[in-house]
Amino acid sequence: MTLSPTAPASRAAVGSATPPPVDRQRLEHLHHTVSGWFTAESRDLPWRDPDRTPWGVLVSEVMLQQTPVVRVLPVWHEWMERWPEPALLAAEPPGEAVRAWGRLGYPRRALRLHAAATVIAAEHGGRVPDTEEGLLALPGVGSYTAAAVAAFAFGRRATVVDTNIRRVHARLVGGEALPAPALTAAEQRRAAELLPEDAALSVAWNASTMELGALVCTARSPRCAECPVAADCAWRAAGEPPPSYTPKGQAWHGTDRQVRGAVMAVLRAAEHPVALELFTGPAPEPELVSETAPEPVPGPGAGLVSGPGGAVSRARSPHAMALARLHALRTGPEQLERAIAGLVADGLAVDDGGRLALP
DNA sequence: GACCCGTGGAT
DNA sequence: TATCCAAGGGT
Repeated sequence: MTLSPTAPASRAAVGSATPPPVDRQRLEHLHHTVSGWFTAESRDLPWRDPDRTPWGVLVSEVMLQQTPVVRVLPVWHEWMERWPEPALLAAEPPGEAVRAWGRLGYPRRALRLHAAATVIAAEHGGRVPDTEEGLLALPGVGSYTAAAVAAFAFGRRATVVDTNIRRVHARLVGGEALPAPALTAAEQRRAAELLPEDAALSVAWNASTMELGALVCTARSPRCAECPVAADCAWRAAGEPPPSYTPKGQAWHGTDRQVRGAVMAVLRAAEHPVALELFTGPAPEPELVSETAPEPVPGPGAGLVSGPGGAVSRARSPHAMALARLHALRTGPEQLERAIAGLVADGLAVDDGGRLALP
């Protein structure tokens, strides 16, 4: 990426040829156009509300790591109602954060968010740090989250680089279908060069570029007909060349991750420490239950549920259902032990004398 | 840099 | 049904 005010606007070539440089005039056009699109088309998300707090922004950014907005929304509201300030979360056991995390996935994020709240309460007077450097020092906060919170919670000029922004940059000015599998130094440089100098404009650019990637310039089927800068897109000008690599899918069935997830579901549903024999022992007898029940609200035992044909049967407790789901995986004992040991090593579970529990 | 870490909707 | 993918971070 080059920024040369005097560079001629050469015609975009087809194939692997270098896309034309972005001169200052074109850059300002992009800033204005994409930000204008954001004003008209962006989603009305609660962590963008004027009443939001920096803590609310931080929680949203961590929850949104690798997790879609629609799944985050209800959990974020629950967290904000229960823990409107980081000190309130820090006052509870970390396991409560893991339990309230529900099915967002990657429960280590919940653990680190609790740890971050503890640091904020103990070392920052209960206030979220307002600089990238201060944010970066928090557990679970990496380069993306630090920049995002600095920009969106505090209005600072920070180079935000997430998967959406990477994809928009790759297409719009890079002429490529998709960014590289992993973030490169060249991408970070390009993002820094594209960022408006003015702080307020930079925040708008970060937010609008991210939103454009989420709603229009999507990974699978980009909605170019709705794109405000389609006419400026280097990828389209190049004839929409295909990705230069094929993503390798991540296996799931039979992996340790699947087993860890099933074990965590049992612990989240359990009100008391669970004997290890219940994980490794024989599966409980099958019963008529709804396998599509939502994430259980931890509560007392079994209730009645109406089954097929209006029949009423005794439903297993959420805990028993999670246990049944784990046993349905038919995991070998050594893999089960490995998964549990991993959870303990990560601090997601504690072995309380032969019983497993949330920390 | 490679690899690991959850979950569920969309295609 | 199988694969892809989603506001990444840590080791």
